[in-house]
Amino acid sequence: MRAMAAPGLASARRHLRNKPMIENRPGSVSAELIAVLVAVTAGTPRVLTIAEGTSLPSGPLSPEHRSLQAGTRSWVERQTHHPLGYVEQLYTFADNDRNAALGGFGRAISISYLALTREQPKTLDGGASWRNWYDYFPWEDHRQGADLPAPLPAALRAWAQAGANPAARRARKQRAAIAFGLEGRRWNEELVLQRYELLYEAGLVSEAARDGIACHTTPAPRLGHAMRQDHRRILATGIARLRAKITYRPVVFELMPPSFTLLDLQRSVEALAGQLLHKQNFRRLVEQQALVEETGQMAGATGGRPAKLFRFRADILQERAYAGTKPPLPRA
Amino acid sequence: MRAMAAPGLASARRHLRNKPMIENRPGSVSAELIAVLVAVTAGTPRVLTIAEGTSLPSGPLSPEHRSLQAGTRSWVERQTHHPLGYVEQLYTFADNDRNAALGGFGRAISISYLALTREQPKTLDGGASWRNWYDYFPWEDHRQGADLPAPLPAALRAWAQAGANPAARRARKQRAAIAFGLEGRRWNEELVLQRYELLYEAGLVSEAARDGIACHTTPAPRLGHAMRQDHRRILATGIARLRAKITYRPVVFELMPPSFTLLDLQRSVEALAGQLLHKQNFRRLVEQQALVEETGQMAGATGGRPAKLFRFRADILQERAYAGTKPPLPRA
DNA sequence: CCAATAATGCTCAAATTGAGCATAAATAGG
DNA sequence: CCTATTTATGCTCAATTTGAGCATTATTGG
Repeated sequence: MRAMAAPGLASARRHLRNKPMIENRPGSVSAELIAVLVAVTAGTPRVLTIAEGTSLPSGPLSPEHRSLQAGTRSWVERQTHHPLGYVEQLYTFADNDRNAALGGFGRAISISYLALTREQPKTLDGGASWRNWYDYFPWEDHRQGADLPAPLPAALRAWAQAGANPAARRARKQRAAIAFGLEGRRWNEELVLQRYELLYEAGLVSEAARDGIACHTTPAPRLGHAMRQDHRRILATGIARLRAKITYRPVVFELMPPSFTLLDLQRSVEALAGQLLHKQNFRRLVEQQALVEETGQMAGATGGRPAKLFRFRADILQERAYAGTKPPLPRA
Repeated sequence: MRAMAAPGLASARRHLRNKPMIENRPGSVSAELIAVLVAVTAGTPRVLTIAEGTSLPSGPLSPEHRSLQAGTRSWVERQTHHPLGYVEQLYTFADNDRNAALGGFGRAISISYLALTREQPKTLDGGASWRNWYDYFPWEDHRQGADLPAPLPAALRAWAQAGANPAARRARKQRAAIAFGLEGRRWNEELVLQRYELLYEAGLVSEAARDGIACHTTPAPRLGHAMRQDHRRILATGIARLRAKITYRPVVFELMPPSFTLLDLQRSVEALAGQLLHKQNFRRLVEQQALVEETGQMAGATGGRPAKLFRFRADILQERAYAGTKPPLPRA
C-alpha cells in the first residue's frame, strides 16, 4: 500500500469527497515522454521523427531522472548525441482513446516537450530522420504567396455547410474564417493547433479517417503527411508554441550556428513563422534590442554585397530569456 | 516491470511499432490532478484551498474520466457545486522529491490545472476555503504603492552578496533586479514564478527552510503563508499564467457576474494583475474591443455618479477566446 | 560596363500607448 | 439648499511603436 504523503491533506480530501484517499490510490498509469525536437536547416524548419516520419521520438519515464525535463533532455541527448539548448514542457495528454490503443492495460499519460537544437549530419541512429515540418502541415507555409492548398477552401465550405442547423453552420463558417484567415481576416500564424483540430473534425486529415470521422468532400482530401496516434497534434502544439515564443523571447538563437548574417537569422525566423518579414524592420528590431553583436568578419559571398557576421550577446540573451522581449514584425 | 531507461531511437521505434506497447509498460506511476481554482470577490483574487489554506485541492486521476481536463472539471465541480467556466492545463510535475515523500511507492505525477469561476457562498464542503492569494504572495500586490515587503530589499542584497564569486554575485544581483524591478527597472507583473523561485533559492520562504535551503539574513524572513509540498509553486505558476492570459485573451469574464460596471471589471483585472490601471484607457480598450454591451440598466448607487451596467457579448467573446485580442494597459 | 542580388541607411504615416484635463451626475453632511 | 466627495465619462495630446517604402552601396556573373 501507499504511504500517505500528507496526512492533513488526506483528511481534508476526505472532507471534500467523503472517501479516504488511500483507497483511491491515484490510478496507476504508465507515463511516456514525447519530444518535438526542432532544428532549422537551410531555411527549412525540421522535426526529428522515427518510423519513416510517422512518429515523434518518445521514451518511458524512468525513476533515475531527476525530473521530467531532465529525463527528456537526457534521452534525447543520448539519441542525438548533442546537447539541447532549450527544453520546454508542452502538454500532457491522457485521453481514453490512448487507453483503448493500449489494450485496456491502464491509462497512458504522455508528457510532451518542445526542444530546440541544431541539426547535425551524422549523429542519428537508424530509423530516425529530420523532416520538414511543412510536410505535415502544408497549409502552414505562407512564405510564397498566401494561397491555401487547393482543396482546402472548398472543403472548408463543405464542412461549414454540413452543420446540423443554421446556427451551427454560421459558427463553423466563422471558425474556419478565423482559423484560416478567410473573408478578409488576416492569417494568424499562431493558430496552428486550432487549424489542425478543425481539419481533423472536418475529416480532412488521414488521422480523422483512421478514427472514423466523416468528411463532406469527395474524394476526401488527405492534407499533409499523417502520423501515428496523436503525434501530429502534438507537433502542431509544438509549432504553435514556438511561433508564439519567438515573438517575445529570443529562442531562435538556440537554432542558429555561432555566427550568422542578419539575413540568415531572418530566414530562420521566417521558416518558423511560415511568413516573410520586412527586412529593414527586422534589422531595426534585432539591432535595437541589442541581441547580437558584430564578429568583425564578413560572410562568404552569397551573390550580393557581402554581409557582416554576427553572434549573440550571451549577457543580453540571458536577461531576455528570463524576462521577455518585444515582438518582431510580420509582413509580405 | 519497467522497461529500459533510454532506448536508442531504433529501439524506441521498435517500441512503437514492432512490439505491442503493452509489454513495454513505461514506468508505472501514480497520477493526481491539482487545481488552482480562482475567483475574484470584492476586489480580492481568491484561490480555493483545503487543509487550513495549506494545500490546493487535488484528486486522483480516475479511469472513468474522458480526459485529464474532464477529470479536473468533474471533480472540482462536484466539490464546489457549480460549473467551471474555464479550465486550462498548467504544468505537469514529477520530481524525485515527490517520489521520496511518497515513501517509494513509485513516482507521483501531478498534473496541475488553472480553473476560473465565481465564488459562491455556501457551497464548500468542510475544510475547504477561499483565500486571498496575496496571503501567499504579499510581494505581488502593488495596488497600493509599489513598495516591497520590508525585509525584502535587504534580504535580496544579502543573497546576492552571498554568491560564490564575483560573476555569481553579479548574476544574482541582475536576476533580483529583473525579477523585482530594482535599480530603475520596471516591475513585470508576469514574473510571479521567477520571483517565487528566487525567494525559495534565497531561503526567504518557509518551504526553503523545510527543504534545508540556507538563508543569508538573520532572522530569516518567512515571506507569505507557506503551503505543503510544492503547492505554492503551482499557485505561482497559475497566477503567472492568468496574469499573462488576461493581457491577450478575455478570460476575466469568467470571473465576473452576469452584469457589472466598467469599474467592477477594472477592479477585477487590477486584483489579478496586482497593479492599478488608468481608468480612461481601460475603458477605451474595453469599449473599442467591443467585448461588452450596455444592459440598459444602472448600478445601484455606490457613492458617486451611477454607472451603467454592462454584460459580455457572447459572440465576440467566443471569437476572441479562440483567436486572441489586444492587451490592456498597466499604470499607477 | 551592365544586370542581378544583397546589405544597409533613412523617412514617413498610421496606429497604439501612456497620461492628463474637464465635465457630468450622483450621495452625504451641514 | 449648498458643498464636498465620489464616481462616470468624454476628449486631447505627446511619445512610441509599427508597417511600409525609397535610395544607396557593395559584390558577383556575364
